[in-house]
Amino acid sequence: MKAPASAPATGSTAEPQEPRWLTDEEQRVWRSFMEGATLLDDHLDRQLQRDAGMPHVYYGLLVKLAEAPRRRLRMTELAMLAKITRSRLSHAIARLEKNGWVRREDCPDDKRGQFAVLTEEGYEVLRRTAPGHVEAVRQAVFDRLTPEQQKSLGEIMRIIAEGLQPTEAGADLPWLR
Amino acid sequence: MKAPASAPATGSTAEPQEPRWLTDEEQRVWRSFMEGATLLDDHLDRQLQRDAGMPHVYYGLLVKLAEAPRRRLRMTELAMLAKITRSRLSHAIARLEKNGWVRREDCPDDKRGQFAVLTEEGYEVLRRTAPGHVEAVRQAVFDRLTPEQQKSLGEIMRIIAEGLQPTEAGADLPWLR
DNA sequence: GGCCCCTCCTTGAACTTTAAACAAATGGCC
DNA sequence: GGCCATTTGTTTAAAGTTCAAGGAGGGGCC
Repeated sequence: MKAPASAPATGSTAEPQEPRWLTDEEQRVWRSFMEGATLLDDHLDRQLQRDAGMPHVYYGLLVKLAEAPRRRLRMTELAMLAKITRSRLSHAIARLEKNGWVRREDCPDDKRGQFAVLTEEGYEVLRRTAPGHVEAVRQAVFDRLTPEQQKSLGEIMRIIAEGLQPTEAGADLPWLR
Repeated sequence: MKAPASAPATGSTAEPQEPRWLTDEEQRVWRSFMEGATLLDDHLDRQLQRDAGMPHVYYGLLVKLAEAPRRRLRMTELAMLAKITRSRLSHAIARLEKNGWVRREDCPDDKRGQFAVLTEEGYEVLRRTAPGHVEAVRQAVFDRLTPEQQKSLGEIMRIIAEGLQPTEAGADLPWLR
């Protein structure tokens, strides 16, 4: 599978455009990204599974709840904050509920609605495991980057994130699937 | 869950160190990273599931095989390149084999060993779907970043990736689990 | 050879995620 | 009110991943 750096000129007929292949340098960037992201995900999943008994995504859900007013959020709202599908969230909350870390509550305003509420034990787990997790993130990311790189990383990833959640109607956003 | 920007001084006794919480700015960087990575992963998984009938990771495996001499790699070698566990790879190759895109071959030198070999149909799938995938990556990432940002992203993610695969013996690397 | 430890890879069960289908409630519109 | 499209959240089954265990071969050492 070669990725030619320069594309041969194509005619202006109905033939398909020559794909805009990645240059060698772009390839290197892309691979570094995928490798870093894969390893980081694996690393943090492992750290949290070991120390908190849940995967990284679930931990992130508890954090969002802890930050929310009255430690509760509507399901769709939580899915949106976590950038996941409602289905995935339903399963996750069911599991966290079984652990006693979250409980569901009906929404008074909208009988379809459900709140996910962080329980006291859930908060306790977070308090107990947050220091270790922050430390893991520091060691893997922040301690290795200069302040300029940290800033740059933030800008870059924010651009990518925004690009993937267009405001237009009909956009394929996970929490609306 | 608050993350104090400045930590109160702690005594030099046996009490646990005050965690090195993330500053507000670090928090923003970290969240942008997680959100961008999550959305990107979801986006590419979806694109490839739709157009190539397999998840992003599986697609990556085919690419690695296509680039390898004689389009084949030892299982552990492939796991290392893809930064995943051998178990995960075993399952993945089993699935790709069922699709006829990969076949296994015994290693003559080492009777424990297996080669994963890209079949002609596998190569064909790749040839057919690569343009669409490259385009998706461009749209989501490269088209949105300046050359400087691209360079920066490459450096940053390479640092993170390297940091997570230390050369020391006993390191917890996915492909050695 | 025989022993032991390590490497290579697979397996099955438990867990997580995705995809598709669904019920119930809402809200706009007539 | 009655209708209908949309929103909200869940459920089921299939697909993918992790975890723990294990079979089989390699390779050093006696």
